[in-house]
Amino acid sequence: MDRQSSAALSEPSAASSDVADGRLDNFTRKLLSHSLLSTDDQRAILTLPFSLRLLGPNEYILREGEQARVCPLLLSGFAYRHKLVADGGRQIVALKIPGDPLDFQSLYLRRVDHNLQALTAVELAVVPLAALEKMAMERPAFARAVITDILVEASIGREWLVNIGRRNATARLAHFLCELVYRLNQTASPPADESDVPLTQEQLADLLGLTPVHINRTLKRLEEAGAVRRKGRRLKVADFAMLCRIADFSDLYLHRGNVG
Amino acid sequence: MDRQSSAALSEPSAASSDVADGRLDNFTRKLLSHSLLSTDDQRAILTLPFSLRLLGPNEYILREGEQARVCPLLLSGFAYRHKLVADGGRQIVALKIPGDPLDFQSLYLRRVDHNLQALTAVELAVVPLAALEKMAMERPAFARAVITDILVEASIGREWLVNIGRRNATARLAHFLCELVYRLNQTASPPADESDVPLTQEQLADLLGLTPVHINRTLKRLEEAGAVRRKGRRLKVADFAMLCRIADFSDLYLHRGNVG
DNA sequence: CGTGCGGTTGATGTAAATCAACCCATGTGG
DNA sequence: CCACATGGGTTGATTTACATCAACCGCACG
Repeated sequence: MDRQSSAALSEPSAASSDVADGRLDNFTRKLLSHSLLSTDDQRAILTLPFSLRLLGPNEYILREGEQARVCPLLLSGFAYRHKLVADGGRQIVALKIPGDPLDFQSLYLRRVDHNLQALTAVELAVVPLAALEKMAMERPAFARAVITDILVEASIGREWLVNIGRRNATARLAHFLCELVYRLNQTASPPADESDVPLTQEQLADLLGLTPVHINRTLKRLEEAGAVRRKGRRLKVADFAMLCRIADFSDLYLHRGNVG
Repeated sequence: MDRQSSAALSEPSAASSDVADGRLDNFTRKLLSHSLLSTDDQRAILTLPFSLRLLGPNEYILREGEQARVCPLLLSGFAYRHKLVADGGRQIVALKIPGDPLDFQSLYLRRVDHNLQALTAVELAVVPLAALEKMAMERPAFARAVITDILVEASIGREWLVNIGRRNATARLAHFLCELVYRLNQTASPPADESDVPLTQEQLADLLGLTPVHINRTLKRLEEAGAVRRKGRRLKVADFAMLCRIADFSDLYLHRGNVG
């Protein structure tokens, strides 16, 4: 229930180019996880103009109904999209991790159809839409990468539908954790154990269509099975392979190495 | 449980141009529902080369894991995307209506991440990817429309997540019916009553994350309330306004008149 | 004219929600 | 430095929405 006050994003005051210091590495790597970019293209991306924004946990980045005129990239921290429903419930419909672009959509749609909120403290690179449009115009591979990124997010959304619609609480939670570990390890290789999960139990509930209480009990059972570990409020993935088995996880939908 | 045999789509044998007879009107109108296209662009779209395919109910159009080399457009009939889960359950993740493009995704992603199946008998216009790519290259407004279409489908997917994750059976069913009525009436005006719903109760169940039995009982209650009408196996929307109220429906996510 | 799919209905089971305490770590102000 | 407030988290008792199981029905169609 802690919907915090907003810090609406405006056009970057003076297009301060923190360009040179490689803050966009993250973003480039994300695009490379599913798209092919020449080293020239990659260098060009690193020169995109942006202004840096720091937001605290729970601050809003976009609100439903707004018209966005900039595109934030998530340099560090986590964020999520969510929608509210009449009776006060909310559903998280996407989780964004460091390197993810947060709003390519506003290049094409006038109105934002969901809320975008910081999960942890975040650093954003706020890029003017015009700069992105220009780069997409001049560099077809970049344009392709943008669309591919949109499509991969849509694919993840479809898998979430399956997850919420058809899997029980245990498999559902396990599946989400598998996806998170995969995504946090941008490399194509099966990822290491001990990934940290930065969500509270309430947030997990809002993401998985369950209640916090039930998340708690389900986590407990996963811990007893040895699949996760918890110390205090910190949640870690302990046995990735076991989680994959519980969730019947397949990573096809993430479209890793789409380019071969 | 009636997963029927496939009629996998291949490259159109001889690019038979049924061009002139306006079969792509549907498709153009769909794009116009969210995008701006000059009359010149519209004319050009109507000249896209395609070959006509007729499929019966339940025939597969695409299968998970395949590599598609053509893009089918749905001229008439209904189709749906779905994914299967380990225990035999399935989740429908998108419903496609006449005029909808069925696989822009394969322009950018190598592997199909879901199954695409005919719901009713369908007519498909199968367009070679190369022709679409060429047109997107030459006509930026068309390229924009393609991406916008992708984004609107993704937006609908997010709303489905909210629907399945957070609404009870009654509101969930009502919400889906509202969406269907809206989409079937491509005009921006609030649509008329008495729309026909072409899904069986089992399909509704697979789409809404419920069981057929529960769909049956929920439909019964909606009928008693006067929101829908049923004669035999035919289901109709009787009171659209009431359904909207039950579902707390807002059409923002459909991005109608995005250009208006 | 039978056969089967889709629909309908009732009885029963159960996963998850709800309600309600209480706990603990952390942070904050007196 | 303690008093207290606060936001997670944990746990048990109870309720409930939906699933499951099992018949049976009736139209459509081959």
